[in-house]
Amino acid sequence: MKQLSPSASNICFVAVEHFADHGYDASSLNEIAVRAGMRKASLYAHFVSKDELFQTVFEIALEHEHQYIARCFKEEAGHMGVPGQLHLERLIGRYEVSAHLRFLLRTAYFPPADIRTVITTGFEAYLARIRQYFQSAAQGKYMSAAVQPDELEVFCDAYLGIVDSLHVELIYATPQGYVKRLAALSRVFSDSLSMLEGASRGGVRFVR
Amino acid sequence: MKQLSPSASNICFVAVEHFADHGYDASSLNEIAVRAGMRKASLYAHFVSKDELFQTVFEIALEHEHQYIARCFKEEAGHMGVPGQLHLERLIGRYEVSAHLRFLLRTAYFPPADIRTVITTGFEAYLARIRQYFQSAAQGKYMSAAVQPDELEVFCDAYLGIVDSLHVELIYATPQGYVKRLAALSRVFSDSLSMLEGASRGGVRFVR
Amino acid sequence: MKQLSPSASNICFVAVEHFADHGYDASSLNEIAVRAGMRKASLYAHFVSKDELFQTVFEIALEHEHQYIARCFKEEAGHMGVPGQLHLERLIGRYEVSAHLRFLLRTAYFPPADIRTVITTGFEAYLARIRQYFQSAAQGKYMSAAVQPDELEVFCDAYLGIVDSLHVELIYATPQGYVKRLAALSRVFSDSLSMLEGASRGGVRFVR
Amino acid sequence: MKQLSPSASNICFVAVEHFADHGYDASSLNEIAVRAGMRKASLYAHFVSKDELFQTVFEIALEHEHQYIARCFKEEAGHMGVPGQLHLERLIGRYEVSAHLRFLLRTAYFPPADIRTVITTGFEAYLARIRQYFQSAAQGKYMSAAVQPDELEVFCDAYLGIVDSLHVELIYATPQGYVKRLAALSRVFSDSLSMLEGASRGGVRFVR
DNA sequence: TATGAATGAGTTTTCATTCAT
DNA sequence: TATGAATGAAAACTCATTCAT
Repeated sequence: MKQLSPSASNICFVAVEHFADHGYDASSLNEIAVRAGMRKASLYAHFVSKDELFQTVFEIALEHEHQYIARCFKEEAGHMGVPGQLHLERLIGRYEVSAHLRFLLRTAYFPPADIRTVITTGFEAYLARIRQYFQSAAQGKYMSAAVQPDELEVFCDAYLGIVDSLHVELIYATPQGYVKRLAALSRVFSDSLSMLEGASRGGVRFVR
Repeated sequence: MKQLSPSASNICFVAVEHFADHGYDASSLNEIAVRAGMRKASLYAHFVSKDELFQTVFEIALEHEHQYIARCFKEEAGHMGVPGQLHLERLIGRYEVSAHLRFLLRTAYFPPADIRTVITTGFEAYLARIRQYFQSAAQGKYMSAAVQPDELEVFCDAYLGIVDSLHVELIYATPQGYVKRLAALSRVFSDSLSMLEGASRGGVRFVR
Repeated sequence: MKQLSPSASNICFVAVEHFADHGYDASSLNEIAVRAGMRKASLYAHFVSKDELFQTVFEIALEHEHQYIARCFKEEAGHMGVPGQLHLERLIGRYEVSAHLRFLLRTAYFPPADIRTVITTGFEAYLARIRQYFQSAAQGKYMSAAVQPDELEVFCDAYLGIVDSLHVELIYATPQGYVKRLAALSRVFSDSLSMLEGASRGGVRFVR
Repeated sequence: MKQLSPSASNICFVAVEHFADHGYDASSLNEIAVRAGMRKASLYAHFVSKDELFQTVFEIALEHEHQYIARCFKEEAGHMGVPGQLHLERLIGRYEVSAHLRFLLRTAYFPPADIRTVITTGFEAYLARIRQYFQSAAQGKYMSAAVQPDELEVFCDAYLGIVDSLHVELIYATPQGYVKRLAALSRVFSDSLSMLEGASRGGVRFVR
C-alpha cells in the first residue's frame, strides 16, 4: 500500500464515513470533497477516479481492521475463557467507533459490480485472518493435543459464522438485539466446546 | 396489499431481480422498463415513483417469503430432528431460486435512507415470524415441558443468529462455504440442544 | 360558438379556474381532468387538444364578460354620475367572483405564443365593447351636443386606461390598493370631465 | 447583491430576454444555456437551480430599473411641466429597449407560485420608489406649500395608476395605442392638477 | 363517451470526469 | 496542489397525445 499525502489521507478519512453511510452508488464525490475542505475537481489531484478512491479506502479499512483484530487477539492471549471471546464482546463497540469496520462490512456484502473481485479477495483475507487467530488461540489454549484437526475446523467455521451473525445484527438491529444474540450464540458455542473435552473436566463457558 | 394489474405485476417481477442485483441506488428505471418490455414513461402509469415501485416490490417480496417460511415449517412438522433444520438446509436453494429473498436481504441490510423505517419494520416482522415458527416447532417437539421459558428464548435467539449467519454466507460467499458453515453451526447448535435434555436420553443431532 | 355538451361545459368550468390560476404553460391536463371528475384521456373525447380547450375556454370567458359588461352598463343607464362609474366600482367584486375575468386578463396580457393572434383579436373586441358602452353613456348623459368628437375620443381612451390600471391593481395588489387607486383615478377623471362643461354648470364628480 | 462572474452575467443577460419572452414556465434551461454558448449542465456551475437563476435575474432587473427610474427623474429635475412627465413619455422607448423592464412587468403580474412573495416584495419596492420620486418632484415643483398632504397622496396614487395603465398598454397593445393612451391620461391628469392651483394662475398641462 | 396503457419528447437536476490556469 | 468552468451521460419525472377497448 502506497504512502498517502496528508491531504489524500484526509480525503480518505472523510470518504470512509461517507461510503459507510451511503454506499458506493449513493455517495457523491462532491460531498466528500466539500467535507474534506476542497472542491470536487481537487480530488482528482489525489485519486484518478471514484473507483480508485474507493479501493484505496477499502485497503485502508482492511489494514485498520487487520490491525485491530491482531490487537484484539493479542490482548486476549493470557486470558482464560473461550478463544475469540474478547473479539466478540468488543465487536459492538468497535462497530460504533470504527467507520472502517462499517465500511468494510457494507462493501463486502454488496460490492460495486466493477470491483467485486478485488473486494471479495480482500475481505476473504480479513476473515481468514480472524479464523487464523481463532485457530491459534483455540490450539494454544485448552484444546492442546486431543482435538482432531477436522473438529478444530468445525469450530473455526462456527466461530466465523458467529462473527458474521453478530455483524449482521450490528448492521440492522439495535444494541439490545446484539447483546441477546451474543449471549445466545456464546452459550451454544461454549456448550458445544465443552462437549469436546468431556463433562468430566468441566466445560469452559462464555460468561457475560 | 392492493391488487396489481398484469402489467404492474410484470414490472415488479422484473424489478425484484434488478433491485436484488444492483440495489436501490444503482437501479435505473429505464433498464427496468426496457426489461419489462416498455418505455420508461410507461412505468409511471403503474407506479407514481421509484420509491413506490420499490416499496411495492418490498411488500411482495415480504409476502412471498412469509409464505415460503410458512410452507417450510409446515412441511417439517412431522419430521424428527432439530426444529428449523429443514429451513436451514433449504436456505441455499431458496436463495438461488428466489429473487425475492435476495432482494429482501439486500434491502433489509442496507435500506434506502428515505424509507428506512418501512423496511426495518417489515423485515423485523419477517424475522419475528421465523422465530415464532421455530419456537412452536421447538415446543411441539422434544422440549416438551422440561425447558424453561428463558432457555427457549436463548435457543430462539441462537436460531435466528444462525439464520442470519447463513444469510450472510449466501450473500458474499460460495456454496461450499455455505455447506461448511451450515454443518458447523448445526453441530454446535444441536450439541447445545442435546445438553438441555441430559446425556441420558441421548441428544438429537443435525445430520447432513 | 358551438354548443357544448354538459361534460364539455363542466371541463371548461374547471379549466377556467385552472388556467386563470396557473397560466397556460403551468396548467396540466391531468389536473384539469381529475378536477372535472374524469381521466386525462377522456378530455380528448371533448377537445382535440390543449390548445382547443384553451381557446374554447377563452371564447366562453369572452362571452361571459361581454354579457357582464352589457348588464353593467345597462344597469347604470338611468343613474346620474360619471359614465362608466358603476363598472369601475364593481370591477373588484367581479374580479373576485369571476374566474372568467381573471382568466381573460392573464391570457390577454401574456397569451401563449401559438395563439397570440386569436387572443389579441378577442380581447381587443372586448375592450372595444367597453369603449362603445362608455361612449354611448357619455354621449347619452351630460355631454350632449357641445362636446367635440375628438374630445370624446380622449375621454374614451382615458376611461379604458383607467380600466386597465384597475385591472393591474387587481392582479398584483391588495383590495386596499384597489380602493385608493379607484378613488384617485376617479377624482382625476371627473375633474377633467368637469372642465369640459365649464365651472358654470357645475362639474359631475365621482363620489365614493 | 453578490457579484457575478462574467459567465454568470452572460447567462443572466440571455435569461432576462428568455424569461421576458416566455415566462418562467415556458422557459427551458436548455435553450438559455445554448443561447449563452454552453450546455445545459454548465448552468449549474453558476446557479444551483432554475429558481435561483430566475431570482438572480429578477434582482438584476430590479436594480437596473431602479437606476433607470433614478436617472429619469434626475434628468427631469430642472424641467418645467407636470412631474413625472418625462418618465411617462420615455416608457415606451424603455420598454422596447430594456428586457429587464419587460421581464419585470411580466414577472410582477404573474409570478411563479413558489416565489410569489419575493417577487411581490421586490416589485412593490420598485413602485414605491417611483411614487417617491414623483412625490418629491411634485412637492419640489409647483405645488409648494398650498397642497394638502392627502391631496398629494391622491395624485401619487393617480400617477402610479397611470404608470400601470401604460405598462399594460405596452404589454398587449400597439405603439399607436400607447401614444393615444398617454395623451389621454396626461390630459386628464394635468387637468386635474391644474384645478389644484386654481384657474387664476393657469394650470400646467402635459404637452405632446 | 370514457379509460388504461403506452410513448416520444422534453423537463430539471446530478454526477464523474476533464482541462486550462 | 487546487479550482472554476465545462460537459456528456444519465438520472427521475412530466406531459400532451394516441389508441384499442
